[in-house]
Amino acid sequence: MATTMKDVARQAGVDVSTVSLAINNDPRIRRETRERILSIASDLGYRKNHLARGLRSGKSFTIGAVVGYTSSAFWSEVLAGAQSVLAEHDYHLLLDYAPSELRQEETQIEALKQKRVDGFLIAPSDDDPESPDNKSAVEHYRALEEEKIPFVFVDRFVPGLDADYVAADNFSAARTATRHLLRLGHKRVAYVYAPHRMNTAQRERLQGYQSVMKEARLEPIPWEALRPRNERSLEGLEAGRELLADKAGKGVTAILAATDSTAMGVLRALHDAEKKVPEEIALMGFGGASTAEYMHPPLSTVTLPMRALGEHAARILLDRIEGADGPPRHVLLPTQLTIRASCGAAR
Amino acid sequence: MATTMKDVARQAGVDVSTVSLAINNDPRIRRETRERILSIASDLGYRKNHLARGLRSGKSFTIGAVVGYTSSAFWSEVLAGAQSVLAEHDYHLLLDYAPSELRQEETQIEALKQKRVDGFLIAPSDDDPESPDNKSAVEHYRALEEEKIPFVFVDRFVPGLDADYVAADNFSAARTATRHLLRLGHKRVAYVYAPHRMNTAQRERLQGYQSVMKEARLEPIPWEALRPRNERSLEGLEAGRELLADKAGKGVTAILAATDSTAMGVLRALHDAEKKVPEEIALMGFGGASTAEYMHPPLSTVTLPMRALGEHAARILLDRIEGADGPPRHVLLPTQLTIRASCGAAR
DNA sequence: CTGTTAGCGCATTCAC
DNA sequence: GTGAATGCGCTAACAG
Repeated sequence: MATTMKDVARQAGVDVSTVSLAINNDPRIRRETRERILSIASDLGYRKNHLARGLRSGKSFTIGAVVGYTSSAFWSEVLAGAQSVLAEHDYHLLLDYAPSELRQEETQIEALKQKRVDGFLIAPSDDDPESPDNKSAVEHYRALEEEKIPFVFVDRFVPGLDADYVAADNFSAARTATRHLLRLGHKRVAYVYAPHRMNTAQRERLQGYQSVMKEARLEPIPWEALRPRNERSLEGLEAGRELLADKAGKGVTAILAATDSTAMGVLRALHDAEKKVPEEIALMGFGGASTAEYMHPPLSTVTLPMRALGEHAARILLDRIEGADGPPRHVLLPTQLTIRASCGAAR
Repeated sequence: MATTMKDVARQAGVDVSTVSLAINNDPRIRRETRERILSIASDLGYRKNHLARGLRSGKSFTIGAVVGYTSSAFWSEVLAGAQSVLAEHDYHLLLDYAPSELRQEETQIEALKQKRVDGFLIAPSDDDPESPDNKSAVEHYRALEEEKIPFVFVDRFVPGLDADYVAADNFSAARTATRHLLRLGHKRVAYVYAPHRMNTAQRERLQGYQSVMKEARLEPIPWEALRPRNERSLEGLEAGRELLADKAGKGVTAILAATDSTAMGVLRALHDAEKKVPEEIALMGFGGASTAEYMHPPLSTVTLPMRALGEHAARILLDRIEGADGPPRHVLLPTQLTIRASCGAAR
């Protein structure tokens, strides 16, 4: 059996409770006593048992992370950010990649509740307009509130639910990106996005784009990238092809894409159509994928603060767990325009 | 307070122990009794407490995942694979992105031990030849063996330590890729890799390449991609440039890269040098990055079975936790050649 | 400052 | 088949 506080206590000639206090740095314990106990503990190879501590104190020092794993590089970064601040406080992430069906997400959250996580970091499922369970989603999260389990949304949130969230400022980002293209002299700027993958983040990008176009009295050219027929086909590629073939694509000299992978697909469509990028058509992505730089030409993009997203979310969560009350916090993190060759000009 | 077995027991007019047996599907409990208890439990919103169960049974139903987060998309997939099989057995992953210094990895493993994880899924740190702590690494993992905490290496392993591991068959994969290039008629085939990021996986790729070249009585042209001077520079890009400028690059008609991102960098170097791919130089990556397909031309690559890696590792771990003894298992998973335009020909 | 006393929720002996 | 008793390792009152 592993050595316990009891062993340490016996060896040190003190009570277990004293050992407990010593190990938890309680100020009531004298320095020298603590040091003696700690040294004995270390000699004996004592290791605290978080399960016992958790049972007793009602805290597990774990956070359930319920996120999608599509666009997995993105989530890796977010989780790495969260993990790094949590680790400083002895917390860990209990991972739970959730497929985008709400039903699944629910049972997985239940499983994590059984593990007694102290809080949740959640990227709510995309709200597919074809089956809008949004109402049930709201109820679902409200249950968490009633059970007083803190949670914070990351990257996107659930409209109609006033909860903590941390997201990139997608609206401003889209505005900045669009304005950048307009400043370069473009008039017909299209926006390619996937309507079947809508969530609050995506919605705000679209709105940001539209708002700038309208303010400039230009016609917005939103272009829907449909679900590709065969599983592993390239969404952006098909969308780009169709846009170029359609009359809406006539005269378009710049394209902003809702995600980097969409942009990469569009880029291939442009290559295939022998359109020069950026000379004939300027292109810009959204996300900050590391591979964007490797494109030909290197892809300009809106870089999302992925690590910071996770870090902030973790901090809010820790606060809430410590009992911080107060109104929901809505943190919007700034993004950065990463200008490379594909959009045609330095900032 | 949350409802406990005690509450359920009182409500059902039975003892807690009966409830416990019922919930754990013990055959001693009669069907109807169990069903009655279960229904009451569900009515009362009973939720089992894994901390208590863990304290009692000595199992936490969690697995520590200690992996790097560079090449994060790769690890996302691996972890998603592991998670999916673990979830079926009520296990979860406790995440721990470890930077590649061994020292760090050690303290993080210690923290996870305190959380009483039932096993570890580990991607051992790269063995930087400049500071070969390999000996201490071995000891470090042996400690786990002595403590009888099961662990399995994923993707790479520690030479000199005969432990369970699951990896892609990098040696064969590199051989297949190299042979593919030779079959296309190439004689001077270079291999670009990063010596400062060596690990067993990388080493086997290099050896696979070399073995085929030697068998074909061709001169291997290994080319080292050095650590780029500025942090965020492109390793493969610089390496590609240097290779083209060097006399070793003379007459090279095909390049195999050790990773996809290296290949992407090389691709840019080729573009910059106005070399046509694949007409003048054929190119092939390694990894199966999702964005490889978006390259121009689409990048041929060796696709690694990322999800399967995680799935197998999880299964082995579960077996070991269940007490499976027996010699270390070394699982080598097959890879797939994904032929696209950059290498010049369909298979 | 340190020891005493009591559980946290559950699983596992044993009886019956 | 089911109930009673016991303790996993730890923390938190409350004494002293």
